[in-house]
Amino acid sequence: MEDFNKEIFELVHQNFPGLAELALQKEIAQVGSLKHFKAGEVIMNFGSYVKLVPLLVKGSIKVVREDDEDGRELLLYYLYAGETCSMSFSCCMMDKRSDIRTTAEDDSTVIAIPVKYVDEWMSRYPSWKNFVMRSYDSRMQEMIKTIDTIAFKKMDERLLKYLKERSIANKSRIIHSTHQEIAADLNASREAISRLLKQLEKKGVVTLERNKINLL
DNA sequence: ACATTAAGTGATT
DNA sequence: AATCACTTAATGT
Repeated sequence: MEDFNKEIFELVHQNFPGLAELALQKEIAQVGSLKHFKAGEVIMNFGSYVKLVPLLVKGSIKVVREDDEDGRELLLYYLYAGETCSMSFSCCMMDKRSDIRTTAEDDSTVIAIPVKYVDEWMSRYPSWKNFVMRSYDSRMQEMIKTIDTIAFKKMDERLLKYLKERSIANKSRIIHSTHQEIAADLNASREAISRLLKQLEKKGVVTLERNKINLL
């Protein structure tokens, strides 16, 4: 009867206190599997069918959307421990192809739940339903925030916000990437990023090296 | 030493 | 702020 994975059971406790029912916790530990990703690894790519819903227990995951036309990318948000990918819910339940790509920003661990349970639990466990709703809601809030950042804020503020977020995601003040990559994430031109970074350096907010930005 | 890739610059729109 | 056309600097082979 108690043939569930103790490790997962513990991880659920630590990272998802909102999932209250003991029976639910046990079920997760029964059907979920742990998956580890190294920093930079692609977890889900555009166009792939989503058949697992990830519950993030360690690390951070970068969620990116690809533009239909010219294949440019735009950073949507980062996920942290205790969160899940809301996109995956809608995607998998409607059996749709993924519009987004997720990559591990840092070394990460997720509990992967097969889709069939995700749906089933919605009706059986109130706290699961609540969890799903809540993650939709908070993601929606995030999106609205980033939309008006894009619409109303200047590029330099966006850049700074981006650097801070990456610093958090990597648990390091040193951001290891090129101006080109940053420009792609914010979908701006490389030159613009270079210029803004130099302004930030003058202001003493960062120091710059090749492939490296030090946030002070 | 040479080639490649990243970053800096100024002009143009 | 984007794009272009360079230049300069750092790094890899």
